[in-house]
Amino acid sequence: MQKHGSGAPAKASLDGLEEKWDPLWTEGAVYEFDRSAHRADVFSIDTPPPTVSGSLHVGHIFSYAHTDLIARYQRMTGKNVFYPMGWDDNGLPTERRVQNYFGVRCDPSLPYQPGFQPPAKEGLDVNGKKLKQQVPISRPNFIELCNQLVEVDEKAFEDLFRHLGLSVDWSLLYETISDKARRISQKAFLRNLANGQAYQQEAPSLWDVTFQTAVAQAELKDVERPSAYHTLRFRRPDGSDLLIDTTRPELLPACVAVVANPADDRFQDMDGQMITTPLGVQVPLRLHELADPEKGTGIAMICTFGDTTDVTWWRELNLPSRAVINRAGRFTDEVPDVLTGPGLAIYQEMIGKTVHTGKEILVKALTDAGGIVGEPRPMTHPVKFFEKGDKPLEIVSSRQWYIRNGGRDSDINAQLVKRGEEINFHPPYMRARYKNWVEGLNGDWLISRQRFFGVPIPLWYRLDAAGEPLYKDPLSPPETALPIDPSVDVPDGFTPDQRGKAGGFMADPDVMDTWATSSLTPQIAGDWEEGTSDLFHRVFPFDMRPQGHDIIRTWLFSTVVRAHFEHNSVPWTNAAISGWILDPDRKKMSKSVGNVVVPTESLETYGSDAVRYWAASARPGTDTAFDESQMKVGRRLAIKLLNASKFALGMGVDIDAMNQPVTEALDRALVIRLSRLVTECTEAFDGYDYARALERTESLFWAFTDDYIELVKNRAYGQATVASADGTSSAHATLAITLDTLLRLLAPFLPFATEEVWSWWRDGSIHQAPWPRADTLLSKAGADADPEILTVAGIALTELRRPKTEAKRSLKTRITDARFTVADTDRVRLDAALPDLTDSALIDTVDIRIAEPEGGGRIAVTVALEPEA
RNA sequence: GGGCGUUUAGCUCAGUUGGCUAGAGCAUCUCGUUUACACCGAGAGGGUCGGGGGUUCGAGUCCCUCAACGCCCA
Repeated sequence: MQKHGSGAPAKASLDGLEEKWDPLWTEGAVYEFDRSAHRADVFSIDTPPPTVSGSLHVGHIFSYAHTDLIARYQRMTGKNVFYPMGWDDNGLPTERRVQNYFGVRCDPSLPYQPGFQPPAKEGLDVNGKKLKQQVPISRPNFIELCNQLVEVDEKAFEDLFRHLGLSVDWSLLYETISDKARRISQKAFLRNLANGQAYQQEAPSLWDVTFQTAVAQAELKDVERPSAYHTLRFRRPDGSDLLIDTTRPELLPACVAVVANPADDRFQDMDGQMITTPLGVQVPLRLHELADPEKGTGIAMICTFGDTTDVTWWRELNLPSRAVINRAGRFTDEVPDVLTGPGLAIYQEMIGKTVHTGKEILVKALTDAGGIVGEPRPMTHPVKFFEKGDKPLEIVSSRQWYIRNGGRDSDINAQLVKRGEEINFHPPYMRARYKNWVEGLNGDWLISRQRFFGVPIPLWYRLDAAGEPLYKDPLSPPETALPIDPSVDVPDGFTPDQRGKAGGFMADPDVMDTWATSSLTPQIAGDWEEGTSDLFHRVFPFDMRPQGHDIIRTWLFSTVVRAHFEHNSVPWTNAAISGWILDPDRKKMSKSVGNVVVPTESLETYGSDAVRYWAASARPGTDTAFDESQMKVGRRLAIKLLNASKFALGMGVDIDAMNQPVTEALDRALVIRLSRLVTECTEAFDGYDYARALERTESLFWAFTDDYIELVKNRAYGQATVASADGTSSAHATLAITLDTLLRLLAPFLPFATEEVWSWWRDGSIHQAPWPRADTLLSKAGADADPEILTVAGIALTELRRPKTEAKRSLKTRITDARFTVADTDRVRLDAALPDLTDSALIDTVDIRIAEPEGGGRIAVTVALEPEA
């Protein structure tokens, strides 16, 4: 970086510093990662790639600022910081946004249309009217539009992050939909497949009828929903009633058994008896401990499939499948063959209807036929939803891909729990979230999604003579061919015209879950096995993964799973967990509630340093309210830093002054305080506690400006009552050392203001300057320096200001006589500060009495003020 | 129902292994144009540290218990 030393301006200002410094940092390659660095000298960060299709809000600023604080600290300690940025442009959020923005929807059966123009922009048609219908387009056209929109969104994010002063090396930028990301995620998947860590299975899985895709356990949420118990009249073999309560009577055609608890003496001797459903179907009564004797009538019907408990019963009791709900969430026309007579007639009414309508039809028919007893009894209960969905999930049987994650294998589970213990969580209690989640898993990770804009599963299947796919033995491409799109590319040994033909092949139609790609961010950012790059072994395992606590179960966990299988390692050694941003009323910010705060306004009003200050004041992991008053404080700190620096430098303080001896006791007290501060801040930062480092630094900074500078002014100007060249030189040395140290300590927090001041008197960038050393400062101060002198001087100064303020006089008022009362232990300290105190407080005569001051304070003073003019 | 976290001045929060006469900032009030700063400075008022019990010479800090709020998982 070029030389500066421009001197302080006449009027210091924060405005425009972002626009000034960001280009200079880029030009000077200040944050560039050195690709020849050895692993031991590297600090590598697995940056969360933001979902660019989502809206920008202060939450982004908050957590990304935290990461930057650590990155800047580590850089100053001499580490080569690997700090990439990535864009998560892959997956459902982008698809949804493209649909709304351009007025299209993807229909994979359509052919590609060159030069296609979307019917809308920003959700409005050519006439500026809100779009009513979405035009169906091909998958390649749809992906083109995704890429187009994503580019605009990514620019907005980059501008924001640069403005905020993130010390990212932008040359390391990656995208989760890029060729590299697709290649790496397909390669990792194929390795998982080869190693038996990935498998496919035809099985009941949770299905979102709106999005038309299967979803994973980690993406579920429970929603409290109104429902109602209906009492159905089943019949025992002897013809007597067996009443069963259910919230889903419409699934009665899918009933394959009824179940009671083995310990329930009302039913335990009925095991295996055949029961007749209200639709006239014979089903067995079975016993299973998951049946709750307290619930309803103590006996439940098992349907394929109403909920996950049904799936468990179905599997463990080895029951047949009579699925009635199709992927559209409607009743299938594949009628269960056990239905006959009136039961069949009722079901035929339900075919093609939604769950809701089907229920109405069945309840009415059964009520008329006496199959339902009494009225429905309303209640509410938790129902499983896809976290992004707004309809209850159905359970549909389908062929899906899974990656093992310990949900069905206790050995893997124990290994993954152990991996969690190898990671330092910050704050440490966040580890419990990881452990609880892993130990509570009850199935493997479902990674296939029936969507379009994602990384395709890189496989094909042979078709037999009848044109049926042979799933057992999929065709996979060589790793060198990746990335592939099996719907376009052709497997080795086949020709394109064999696609879909008997004896030919077909593509796996699915894409991978977005977490299946983002679980590989360390591999993607680190160029895992990419060409000739040797980057990976210089950065992996990473030092730090910053992220929110809401995605411990998804992103954090899935990244651990992938690294465990592929590298037999943790992906990183530290997980720094950020809290949420809450609105000023402490409600979680969410788009649907409409309380999202856009960050641009705050950045303009208060400046980037001030916004960073607000973020840095939040303890790691703590949920934090959006608070403009904290930004005001940050702005005040930054401005004060400019002005205090201007003062020190305006006095002739320069680099050379730092080498002069610090001789005065008050000066030595400040320097040893600095030494201790550096120790504290270093420890705090090493423990990822940036908030503590800031608080401590800030506290000494204000003591420096409010007390030390005021005390030392006369001496620094060479105007002390007992003036000496040594005294002035010591003051200059102390001002220079203090300014130098505080600038460095504040540089991670206030990168713009500190860089500005640095440029007034130093060369290069402060962000490449070394972190201050406590031992250097200690030797400068002398080991016997007494830090309490500064404290005592500060108390005395307050005591001398109070009578002036209370008398409503100016601080410039002379004190004709000051009588101190001080304990013996503090006597020497007061003496040491006395010359500066008398000059600063304008005292004529002084008297000191040795005694315990009354009122409990450390120093008491009575003064006589000069008469009013 | 299980796990985790939070509860300290009107507000937002610090208080590391028990030693504090419990702090900071904001807000409030009263002053002050002092050669860095009015995007400022000085000073003041304001708290039975959620409730109860215990350990200890000493508890905001440790233990037990209860309560409220929040998050995660059933």
